[in-house]
Amino acid sequence: MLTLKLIQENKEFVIERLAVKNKNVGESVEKIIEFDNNRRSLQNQSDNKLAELNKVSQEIGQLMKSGQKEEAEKAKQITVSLKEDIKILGQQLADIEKQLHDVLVTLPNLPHSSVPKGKTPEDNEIVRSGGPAIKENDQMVPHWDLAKKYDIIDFDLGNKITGAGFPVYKGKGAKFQRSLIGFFLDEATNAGFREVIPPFMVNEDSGFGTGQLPDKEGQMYHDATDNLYLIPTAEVPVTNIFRDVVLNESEFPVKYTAYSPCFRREAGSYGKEVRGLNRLHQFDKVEIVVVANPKDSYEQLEKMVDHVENLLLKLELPYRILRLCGGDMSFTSSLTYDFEVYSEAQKRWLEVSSVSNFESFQANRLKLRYKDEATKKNQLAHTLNGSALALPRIVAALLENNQTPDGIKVPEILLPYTGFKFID
RNA sequence: GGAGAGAUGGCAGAGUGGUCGAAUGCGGCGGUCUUGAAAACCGUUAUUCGAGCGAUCGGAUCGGGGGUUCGAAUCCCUCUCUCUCCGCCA
Repeated sequence: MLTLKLIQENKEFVIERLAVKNKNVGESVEKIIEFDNNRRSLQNQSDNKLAELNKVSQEIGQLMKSGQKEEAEKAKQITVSLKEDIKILGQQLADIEKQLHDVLVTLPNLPHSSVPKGKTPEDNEIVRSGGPAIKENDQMVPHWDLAKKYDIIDFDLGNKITGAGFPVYKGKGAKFQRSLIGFFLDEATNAGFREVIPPFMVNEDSGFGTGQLPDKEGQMYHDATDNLYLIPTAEVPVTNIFRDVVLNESEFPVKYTAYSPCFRREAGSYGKEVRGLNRLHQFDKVEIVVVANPKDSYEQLEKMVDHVENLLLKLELPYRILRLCGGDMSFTSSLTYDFEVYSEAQKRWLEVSSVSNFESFQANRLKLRYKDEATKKNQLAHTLNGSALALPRIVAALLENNQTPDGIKVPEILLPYTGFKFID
């Protein structure tokens, strides 16, 4: 959520920046300013009436004490109309505040100045690529066939137990999954991220805090009985650790990592894009979350990018890093880097990580602040997060790219975790 | 799931319906003393909205929401959460 101060003071800037996200918010911004001005005026009136009532009430107290009953009764008369006015003003105020809030939450975060203009993924900017050279070979088998051949991931069985998008990992497939999670968590903790195991369900306040609610209600699984949501990413519970928190400046940067299963309804998806592991309703992911001083949040972002890149290098996967264009960015993000790995059998790039700086957009919703040493004032902190990494597409790429006549070759770095060199 | 108790400032813990944003203690910060430190003593110590260039002034906030009253931390209703006991259980 953008701050009112920013909108009031930099109206044109807000409109111009959001044009990069292909949003025309001129009308919304005008409404917000009008509502906010209204709000101020109403609060002013209401405050004055309240001050008057408080004064009269105190006087009545004094009169009662000194036994001047007649005078007290007379003073009570004054409060009648005062209270009526306060009631009406209070209702109007609540009304305008709701209207203001309703428009305010529809505004996406402002994109950073480095965000390229554009509408589709085609317009994303390739920052750099790396890893081993891509092997051109038409004989390569896609991962869904390899999964069946070695009996390591069973989509049909998951279909029977739950439904599409809930695979069962079996034998070396299950161990491989667990190995990757362990590897990612170890890498993160070695890089200074504190590991947490968060709840996998969150309440409404948490959903709002990170921006999933009210916007993307339909993308989360919802338990209506207890009004809880299955997390779509560990970002939600982990970032919400800091809801309503005031940090000391010396605590920055706060770095957390968490493994969690992620649940996404992905309503409306179909076709070959979602085949096999490409898109699931339940998948595993290790997330990294950083709460940073606004002064250096972009340095922190680059460090996170380096961390993720390093993981891909260690796994020996061909990758590329994209800076997302305005049209492809999420509602809450200021700047996002996507990481893609090349899947040699499917012959396409698969997104495996997304690393973003949200600046104060989430912090404003979360009321996540820090005490500024210089001014002694509470200021909004910056939040960042990234996948490090999401498992299924990494697994897909590893299976496809490492297939040999002897089985799937396990990357060197994972051997201490798997205990086997081949999936066969 | 059943029965009971509770929710007050960073923490602990008072609070008779009337200057209570709230005693006191601890902690934190600043100072005196000291070569330095400790101890002792003195002072200070919430958030947020609005008005003003500013000193400052006003409003709101004692788990959330609603009510009674001229006036609510204090009384009433309701929701949430925590604790104790019983039941069930990985």
